[in-house]
Formats: sequence, C-alpha cells, structure tokens
Amino acid sequence: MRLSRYFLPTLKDTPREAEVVSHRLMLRAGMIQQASAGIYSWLPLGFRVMKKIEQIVREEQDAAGWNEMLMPTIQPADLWRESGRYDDYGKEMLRITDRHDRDMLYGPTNEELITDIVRTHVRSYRNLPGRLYHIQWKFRDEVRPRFGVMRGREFLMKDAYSIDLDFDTARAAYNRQFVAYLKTFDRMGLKAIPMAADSGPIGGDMSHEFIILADTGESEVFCDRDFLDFDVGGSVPDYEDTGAVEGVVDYFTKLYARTDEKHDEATFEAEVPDIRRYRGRGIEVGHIFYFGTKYSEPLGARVTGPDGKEAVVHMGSYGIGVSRLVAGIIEASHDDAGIIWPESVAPFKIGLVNLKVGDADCDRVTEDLYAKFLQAGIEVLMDDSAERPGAKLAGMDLIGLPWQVVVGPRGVANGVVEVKNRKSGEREEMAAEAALAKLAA
RNA sequence: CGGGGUGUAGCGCAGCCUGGUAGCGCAUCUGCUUUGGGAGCAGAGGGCCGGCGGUUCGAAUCCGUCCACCCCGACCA
Repeated sequence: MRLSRYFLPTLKDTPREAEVVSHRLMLRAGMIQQASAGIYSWLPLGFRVMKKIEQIVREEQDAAGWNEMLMPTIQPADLWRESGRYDDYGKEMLRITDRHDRDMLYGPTNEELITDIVRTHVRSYRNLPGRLYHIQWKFRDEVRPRFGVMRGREFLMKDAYSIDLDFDTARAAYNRQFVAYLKTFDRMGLKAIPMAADSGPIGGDMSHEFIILADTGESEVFCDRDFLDFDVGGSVPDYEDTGAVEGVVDYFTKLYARTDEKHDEATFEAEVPDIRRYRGRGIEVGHIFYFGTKYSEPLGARVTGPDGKEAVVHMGSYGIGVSRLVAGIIEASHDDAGIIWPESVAPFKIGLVNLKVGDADCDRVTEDLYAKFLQAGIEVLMDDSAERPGAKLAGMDLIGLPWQVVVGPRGVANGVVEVKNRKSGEREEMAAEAALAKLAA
C-alpha cells in the first residue's frame, strides 16, 4: 500500500479525552474515531488490526471444532421474555421499537438466540454435540464507557456455544475452549492468564476469565508469580485426545489465579509462598463458562436421549472481546514513541520509507523494493509522501509496524538501505537485496 | 446512577473574573529555501465561541435551561 493513497490521519497531539495509553495511541495512529461515547468508527489501520485478530480467533475456533455462523445484532424481545432476562437486564440493554411497535433490542449477548436455534433443529442426542460460534457486534449501554475501545458500548465479540447431552461432554467442550484460548492469545503475543472467575448461580469451577496484566486494567487480580512467565508453546495437544486436553487444563489451573470476586486472602497466603504472590490489575480479554440448563430449561431446548427420554441440553458459552483486544495488545506492547505490533496482528509487516521522494536514486530503490515485497506476498506500507525525514520516521514508530526499511540518499550512495526492528530498536545497514531476502523469508 | 469538570478553526489551547471589531500553536493551501528523527521564512484560507431563551445600546464573556463529552466512584466482554 502506498501511504499517498492510504487514509491514515495520524496526529502529533493527543486529543484531550484520551487518558489511557492504548486510547491515546489508537487516536494518534489514526486507527479509530469516536462517533459517540463508547462508539467508534474503525479507520483503515485500526480495521486491519482488528481483522487480523478476528482471523486468529476464527482459525483457533475452527481448529477446536466449532462451526462459524452469524446471528443478527437486532433481536426480538419475546425470546428474552422467555428466558426471563428481558426484565433482569436493566438499562444496559438497548431497547428499540420497530415500525409495527414490536419490542426489539440490540443484542448484548446471544444465549437466547442460540438456544432458539438449538431447540428448533436439535431434537435428538444424535445431533449432539453442538459446537457453534460467531463473531458479531454487540451493544451494552454502559453507564460509563471509557478507555476508548477497551470499554466501549459497541464492541466486536466472538461468542461460542456448546450444546451437550450431559455434564461430561459439556466439560470436554469447556476444556477444548480453554486450550483454544491459550493458543489464541499466545498467537497474538499475549500472556493471558486463566483465572478462576465467578460462575454465577450455577456454581462449580467451570468459569475462567483470561486476563492480561496491565496497570490500566479494570480488574484486580491475584496470582502465583509462576504465571508471569508461563509458556503455552508446546502444550497444545490433539483436540481429539480428551485426556490430554484435560491435562493441559489441569496444569494451567492448579496454581492460584483469581480475580477479586473469587479471591480469598487466606487461601492465597496458604497456597502461595510470600515471594510468589502477585497482586495487580488486569484486562479481561476472554471469559468461558458452563451454565448448564440456565437457558435451555426455560426455553425448552430438549433432545431425546438414547434411552428414549427427553433431556434438557447442557450449555456453555465462551467469549473473546475482539475489539477490546486491539487496545489490550497495545497496552501490553508499546513504548514512548508509539505502538509495537506483534507481527501476527500488525496491520502491515513492513514500513518502507523513502526519505527523499523526488531523488531519482531513492525513488528507484524504494519502488523496486516495494514491487518485490508485493511480489513476495509481503504486506508493506510504503511512505511515498513528501514529508520530512523526521516526520516520516516518527510516524512509522507511532504506527508500530514490526519492520522499517529506510531508503535515504546517504545509504543509497553506499548501496545500502537501513532495516530497523521496531521492537528491539536494532538497525542494520544492508544491500536492498539482502533486506529483501531477510524480510521476505 | 452519585460527585466533579469541559464545550471557542481539523487538533491542542488562551480570551470569560472586569460585556465593546475572536486570538495563539500545530495542521491545511501557495511560494522560496531545506531534506537521516515530527524544518525555516513569507503569505493565505478556515469560526452560528455546543443549542435555546433571557439581561443589555451591545453577550464567547453575565443569568437560566437543555444537550454533548471527559474524569473519580458504584456496575460490566
């Protein structure tokens, strides 16, 4: 992509309303624009990142055996009356009336809809287990939206649902999602710690929040320091091996890690040695839980079992805040100059900077590299603007692409370009061909 | 939902107390000079001073009211 043809309105100053670093950087890097409190337009750069995150989530859900689908944003109120949540949900739910004066709502979540689908089409245990997910916009009319897209009213969320005949298979589904989450966040370069969370009226130990540690986080968290440098790496087993999957879950849940609502100081001190006790704040990026028959019972989602008797299905739901992750990743990965994207979610892999547009040699070398990167299938953003060198370099640091290839008259005269790693700050001069070989690999 | 605060050019702000021709920096446009870390000089464009009502000869400024947004707390993916 040529910067001259790319809509990237970066700012030197920080808009006043932005308090936390991810919000500031997203505004400065031209990723989002606020439309209203907690509601944002996603500009091209921000949209690209969100799509990358969404795709990783999608791939891992598919790998874990879930089927992607899409449910609507606008839902009929009647379904929510059936589950009893229409009155319970309160003002957080955005209620709408259509032209026929029917009560509708902009969905804050999708349990009712999925349960409706299940009760319509799933009549026999032979149709189970059900493994469905979608990635869709939700709306919760938060009293006080804040921190940019971190706590918006409108947000993009992946929510998956499991439908099973009994508790054991439901637990297996839960475990698979648990492992899929470990892998998903790991691919984004995040350390997301699974923490025991409040499971609501169902009880039990089948509810975990995945938390990335950050001072700006909204949840107070307590965990064993051993979690701070755990490595998911090789611990993802074959999903079909139920025992191995359970083993991974056991491994990651045996150490103490709880959010404040489940935290128990006495247990914490008893189980975790003094020096390993970590107290801090975190951002919730995922939440999985088993809720049994909470919705299937009132909505009448039943199947005929192998014994010929009807049974109410067991369900679980598994959420990931996709739009929130964009901000979460920035909170976890930035410096004074700007964002530092992990390569897996970076909007472009390379920022190719022509320091002196109009200089025949610089133009030639830059254009040649640009064409070759494209040919190699590399995502590259070429700064072909007439800005000054300082402005270009500062702009590149701000938007945080993993690699910068800088073509300037000084280097070109010596037959070299500069390759800079955004994260380490390391710069290396090499021939253009060498840069191509290094980065197109 | 309680408490606090802010609305003036695209962005950041001054002016308001003490009413009298709407300003500064950045950005934008033109020209020249510059070209390896957010350039310099010269010029130009850009405003219903959040909305409505009031006081006054006269309101960005004083009064009332509504709206929007932000911050702190309580609540949430």
